[in-house]
Amino acid sequence: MTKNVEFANKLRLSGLRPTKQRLKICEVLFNREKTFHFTINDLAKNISEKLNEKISLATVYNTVHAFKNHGYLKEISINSDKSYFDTNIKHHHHFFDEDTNELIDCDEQIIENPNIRKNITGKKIKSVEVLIKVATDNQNQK
Amino acid sequence: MTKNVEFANKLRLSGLRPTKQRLKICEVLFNREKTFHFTINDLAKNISEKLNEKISLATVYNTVHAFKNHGYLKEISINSDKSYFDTNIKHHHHFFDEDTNELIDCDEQIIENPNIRKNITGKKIKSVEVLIKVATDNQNQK
DNA sequence: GTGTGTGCAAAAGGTTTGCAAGAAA
DNA sequence: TTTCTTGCAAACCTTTTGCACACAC
Repeated sequence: MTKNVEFANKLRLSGLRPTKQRLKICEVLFNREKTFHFTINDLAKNISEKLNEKISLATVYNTVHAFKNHGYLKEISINSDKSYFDTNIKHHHHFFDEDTNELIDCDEQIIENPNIRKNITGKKIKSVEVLIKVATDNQNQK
Repeated sequence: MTKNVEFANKLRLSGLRPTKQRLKICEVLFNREKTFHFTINDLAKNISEKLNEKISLATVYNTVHAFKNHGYLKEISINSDKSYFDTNIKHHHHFFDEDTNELIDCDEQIIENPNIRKNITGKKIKSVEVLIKVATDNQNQK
């Protein structure tokens, strides 16, 4: 649990009070080797299963949005009824497996950044996202 | 209204009965020169304003999904609480203006297709979508 | 102590569903 | 006549909000 001190410091530096709930959410989100893709619901379930504790949904929403606004999480665009978040905040792209609804990170080594020949006048590019949807071959398209 | 015969035939060919409601929706969607980006709500409003008629929301949902499944519409991925649809079914990419929430089509002349160096084993690529978010420069990031 | 964060329940969207009545084949 | 479609209301799910209480500073 030495990690918790790091989390607490990081939160404090962003002006976020390191509350019990936020530290637990940090544990679940950032104490892993691999990137974690999740919906708020996934996360809430994960918390109650792994930590055997319940954090109010409203608090989970608050925290995730606070983390996103401070750059600790990225929100991902998929056709969907819900929002997906990503603990990988580096610039990267995604495969989305339509069979399993699984999201797979990949870097610019695998998917090159597209060339943009012209931008909208007076606007600045905030992000470039590439989403590649895949499925097994002999399956109907959605 | 000679267009309506065309619409009816097209629908029949897809196994969709050309009902009054579906033809009205065709009129609103496909009787325009420019691409139309919309949410279900936009569309319903558009119908009641332009045609001075009301089609049940459930029917609009049904129809839009039927049209999408038959390839007459594309669904677009934007971080959002609602689904966006596009009457442009050709392969193309998008700018999304965060200031105005406006979606702008652009073809591969402007945004090149990204190079994909490796695909997921055993899967086929169903679509490649590039979404570029822009905003005026001196504005806080979302 | 002051100000921020939490938790609950209620409300607010957007979307889907069940079912009876209506229209197309 | 049979099958598909419509429309309504209710149900559903995700997300947001208001407010009293609790906690971090």
